[in-house]
Order: sequence, then structure tokens, then C-alpha cells
Amino acid sequence: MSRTRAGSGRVTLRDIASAVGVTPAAVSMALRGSNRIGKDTTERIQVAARELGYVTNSAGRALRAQRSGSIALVVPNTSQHVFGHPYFMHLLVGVSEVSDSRGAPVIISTSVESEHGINAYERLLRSQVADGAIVASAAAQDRDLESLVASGLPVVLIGRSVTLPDAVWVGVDDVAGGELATRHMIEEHGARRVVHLSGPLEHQSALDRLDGCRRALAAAGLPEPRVIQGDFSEDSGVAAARELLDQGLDADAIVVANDEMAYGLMRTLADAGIRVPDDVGLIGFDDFGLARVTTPGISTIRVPAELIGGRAASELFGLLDGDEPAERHVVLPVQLVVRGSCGCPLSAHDKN
Amino acid sequence: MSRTRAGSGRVTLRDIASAVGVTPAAVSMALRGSNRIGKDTTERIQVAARELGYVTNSAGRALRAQRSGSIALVVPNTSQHVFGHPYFMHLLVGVSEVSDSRGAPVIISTSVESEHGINAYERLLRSQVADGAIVASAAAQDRDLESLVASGLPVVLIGRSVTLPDAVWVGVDDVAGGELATRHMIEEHGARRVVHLSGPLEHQSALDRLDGCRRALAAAGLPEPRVIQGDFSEDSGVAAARELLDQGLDADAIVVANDEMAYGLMRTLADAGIRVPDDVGLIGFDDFGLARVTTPGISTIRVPAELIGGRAASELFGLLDGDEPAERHVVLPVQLVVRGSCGCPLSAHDKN
DNA sequence: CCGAGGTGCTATAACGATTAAGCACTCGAT
DNA sequence: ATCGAGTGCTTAATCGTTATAGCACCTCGG
Repeated sequence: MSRTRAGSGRVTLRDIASAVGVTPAAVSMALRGSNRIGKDTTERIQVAARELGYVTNSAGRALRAQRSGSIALVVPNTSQHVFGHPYFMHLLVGVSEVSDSRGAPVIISTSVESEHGINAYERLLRSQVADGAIVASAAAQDRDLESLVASGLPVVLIGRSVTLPDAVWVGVDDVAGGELATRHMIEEHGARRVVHLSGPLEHQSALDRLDGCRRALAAAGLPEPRVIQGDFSEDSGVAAARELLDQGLDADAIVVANDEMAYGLMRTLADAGIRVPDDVGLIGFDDFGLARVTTPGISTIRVPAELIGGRAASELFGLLDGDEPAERHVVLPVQLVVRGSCGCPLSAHDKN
Repeated sequence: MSRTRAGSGRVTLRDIASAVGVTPAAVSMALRGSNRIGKDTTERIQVAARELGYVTNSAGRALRAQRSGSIALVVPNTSQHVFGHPYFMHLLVGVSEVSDSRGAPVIISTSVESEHGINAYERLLRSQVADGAIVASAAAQDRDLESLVASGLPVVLIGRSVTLPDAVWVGVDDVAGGELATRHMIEEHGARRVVHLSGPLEHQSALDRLDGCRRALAAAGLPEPRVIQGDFSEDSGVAAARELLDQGLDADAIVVANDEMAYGLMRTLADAGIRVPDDVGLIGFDDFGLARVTTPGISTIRVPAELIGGRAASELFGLLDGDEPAERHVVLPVQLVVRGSCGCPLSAHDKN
């Protein structure tokens, strides 16, 4: 099918031009569909391009156009935010879908070291490797990120940012999520004494989820939650369980800021003979895959990561197109997903 | 810290040159450490570069050098191989680690449509967007892939390829894995009647795993396995379980070609009151995350996906550097991971 | 005092694509 | 016939970087 000419060196506009008997400029215009080139010539050029297997050289085009046509997904690789987490995969899927539809390559970037005083994010954009970047939640206080946003380069952040009010970001309503989870435990399962296992409180989403939990309790006229701080890792869920076991688990519901901690916690409680949901109700947050496959399944608040990624990409392309966005801040809704861990009865296989 | 000059247009070699009072050529040489430029001038140039926040323009460099410095990870997005699967995340982590250490951006590519008779893989490379590509297991028979490999462009395949003997690939010893899994069930758990739930048999790895299973049985003087063909999806595990339940589960071990099917199968058997491992032993394949968190945990054959990705990247860089690889085919070993589903007794929390 | 050989930079060209400006020609309207 | 407006192409310049050739100057050996 493809009349490829292996190893025959690259085919450039010049090759087509000399094959057809015009100048490279004419070929360029013809291939871009300019009406300045005659219909007949245009056709001959298109045929020749196909036959020679012409592919536009991206470097040449990028140099001329002053834009590469690619976007970057930046994942700061910290102990807290491990690249390789399902979350990023979901984001990536969303980003790549939108990006594909625009024919824009996606560059994955995970390094963070500074070089010559210019941080990796900025380097990526200034070097014209990518025209814009989506930055997946760095720590709330990231100096590099701050300078990146300040530089005015096209950047979309994943996750609500309080410290960077000018930044464009796409996030999720974590407060509502925390509230929803807690209210479910209160209203459906009669919880009155609630433990909240939070994420690291330098993360905005951890703060917001805790905040939501507090609000729900306050609204119900119940006392403050007992808060244990974790770090979103399964291990910290295990640690929290140990702490609760040591000090006496005096609660009827545990609202956890993510599913991984919830899993570690549940597993450890089970080892100690405390059954979820019979002895204590449990609800997680995220629903990136884990919560569905545990026993019991973890009731949780679903974060539409794929949607977030897609929306972030759309916003970024908007910035690149020069559209000043109507909303600089996009908040997507979360959704309660009921499984077994909260205590809800489930029909035979009410998975998903 | 960074003396960034927001929006002040790009800083080029020319800017540094005129700041220092030399030509762009001198600046270029100085920054690349040429000894043709005086020590004193070199230093002044470096200082100016830092102060102006100079970053090499990748398009300019790529155009001149005839190479972009990036590599691509191509994931054909078919129903069978869904981009977004943990497998690809692990690959990506491995690739990106090696790639980062060489300062090479990684481009994720997932589209497959052909355009002007040139497939997406080839387009990516011919356009000089990437210098080489790692292609994550397409179907065994992929015309586009065939033509890509034939074109001689720098490509490393993930997974053993029988149909493309000239291709460079990095895979895993699936036969040994299938054998190992089956032998474990035979030798440790006395299995004599074995069911094998395979992957789609147009996939080499599915074939190899089945082959391994057969060999182990033959070596033990046992009869052929009863083979049910799945498609690596959880749903096909569910379907297989139904089939077994309908026809009567006459087996003491089920060797499954991946963990997702094993999970679907196990879940469905459990619903029917058949307990794993008490009523029948089960062993999976892959260990990409799922197998660890189910109840019981799924004993499985671990595929070192991250390692594969890293090795593939290394091989690709080797190709790009012009080293003719000693081995065009890299086979990495698999490892048995014992959890609960096979019937092995486990210490309190022998997870991982 | 002259040529050989450094040293340290400049000048130039090239990578490939694109676009503004320009040129030659045709055609219709005046 | 003559001007104005197309039509269809070419010319030339540009994007930023870098390799190669070359030029000016200095120094040292003879």
C-alpha cells in the first residue's frame, strides 16, 4: 500500500518541487491548500507528495512557525506524587484523547531538577519543545510552579490552587466530596462519631476534603471529627489503623481522604478482627480502580480524572489559540459510588 | 531566584552574542564547550546566557542536527490493548526513567489512523517529531508495524515477535511463566486436572503462556489442559466462569493467562459458592497491581513491566547511537509470586 | 626578518518550511 | 488602447543553531 522508500533519506518540499517543476514555495502553498496555486498544479503536487511519501518536517515547521504543536503533561515526581499512579494514567488518557483530536503530540515530563537557574517546567516551554503545559498537582507551595505561572507561559494546573489565583486550573469539588461522603455516613448509616483520615495537609485537596467532612458534621449538629493525618499512601492507612487500634477505635464511621489509605486501613483492621462495615463503616475517595476490587468494595467519591485531563487539555488549547478563557477555574463535580464498605446492602453484583 | 523576563520574547544565541560582543557562532561553540573559544570569552558568554535566561531552541537545533532528541512510546489503541491499562503505565515509568537520564523527552502516541497512505508510526518518525519509537505490543499481525520495521527506522517492540524476526524487541519469557505457574499448581498443590483460561490466541504472549502450561503438564505426565479462550478482559473471565459452571467444573486448578481474567473468574465462582482456593486453585499472570488487593490475593507470575520499558528505552538509545545491538531480542525473566489463590498458606500479611 | 603554526574569533552556509512581496501575464471594463 | 484587477507562480527572507572554512593576529624557530 504505502510506497515507502526505506532509508532513501528524507523527502522535503524541494524534492516534490523538482519532481513537479515548481518551487518549494509553491509546493508549500499547494499542500496547505492555498488558492494562490492553480488547481491543476495543486493536484500534481499532491500526487507527487503522496508518491514520494512526503511528511512535513516538524523541526522546520516549528522553527518557522515559532511553535512546536506539542503540549506537555508535567508530573512532578515527588514522594507524594508518584508518577506511575493510576491517577496520572487517567489524566493522561483524558489529555491524550483531546490532544489526539487536535493532532498535537503529548510530551510526558517528569524531571524536576533545575539547571542554570531555570526550572524544568519553564525550560520545556522556552525551548519550544512544547507550546504549553498541563501540570499535575505539585505541592501547594512550589516555587518553580509559582515562577512558571508568573511568567505568563501557557499553563493549566490540575487541582484547585489557592496560592496562585491567576493560574488557570481544572479541579474537582473536593469540599463537596468530603461533605457528600460524610453526610452519607451520617444520614444513611447513622454515624455520630466520625474519624477522618486526611491526606497531607499541605495539599489543597486534602484540606478541602477535610473541610467538607467538618461541614457535614457541623450541619448535622455533630461534634468535630477526630482527624488523623496521613499522606495518601496505603502505608499511612496501615499506620492510622494501628493508631486507632492502640487508642481504642471509638467511632462508627471512618471517612478517608483517598482509597489507598482506606484500603490499608481496612486491611489492618481486618487483621485485628474488626470487620468493615459491620464493626465500623468506611468510605474512601478517588475511585481510580482499587476501590472496586477489594473485599468489601470501598464506597467512595469518584473523581473523574479522565475528564479532568481532557478538560485541562481543552483549556490549554484555548490558551494557545489566544482565547481568553471565560472561566480561569474549572470545578468538576464528584459523585458518590456506593459499595460495601459503608454498610449499604448491595444487590448480587452491584459493581462498578 | 530565576531572573526570568516574562513575555519578553525568546532569548536566542544572537541576543547573547550582541550582549557579549561576539557572533552567534562563537556563543554556540562556547556553550557547547568548544576549546576554539578563549577561556575568558567563554566565561562571559556563560554568564550572559544565565543572566538572560537562555534556553536552546529545540526546533533550531533539531533542524540543524537532523534529530529531535525525543523518543516516542506508541500505544496502539485497540479494544484489546487499551491505553490506560496499568501495564502501559508501568512501561511508561520504565521508559521515562531511562529517557529522563538522557534528557530525552518522551512523546506518547496513541492514534493509529493512516493518512496519505503513511501510517501514524512512520509519520511520527519521518516528521522528525521523534528519533525513534518504542511500540507497545500491537496485534501479532499489524501491517503498519510490519512496514515500519521494514523501513529500517529505529524501533523497539515490546513483546516477542515471531512474525518480525528482524525487529528488535524486549519481552518476557511467557513460556517459562506459563510453565512455572502450572508446575506450581501440580507440584505444590497436587493438581492433576487443569483448566487454562488463555488470552486471545492471535497474541504471541497468549500463545506462549498456553504453550508453557502444556509443557508443564506434559512434563508431569498429565493430560492436556482444558483450554478456554478469553481476551484478557475481566469480562471474559466472568464468561469463562459461567461456562465452567454450566458444564461442570471438573478441575483442581485453573491457570489463567492474566490477572484481570483471573479476578473476573474468581469473583464469579465465589458468587456461585465455589471458593478459591478451597474448592479450586487459581493462578494468574502479570501482577500489575490488581492481584495484590483482591481477596484472596491472586498468586501470579510477575511481569516486570517497568524493567521492560526501561530496557526497551536503553535498546532504542543504543540504536540511535548507532550501536548495532549484540542481541536484537531481549527476554527478561518472570517470577512466581505466591498469594492466597493457589492454596499456599500465607503468613499473617505476606502481601506484595 | 620570514614563514610555520597556533589561537581566537568571524563569515557563511545549511537544515526545511513558510510567507510577504513581487513579477509576468490575462482578461474585462472603460 | 489602457488601466485595474485578478491569476499563478517565483524570489527572497526568516525562524535558531551549528559545522566548516577562513581571516587576522601573535609567537617562535631558523
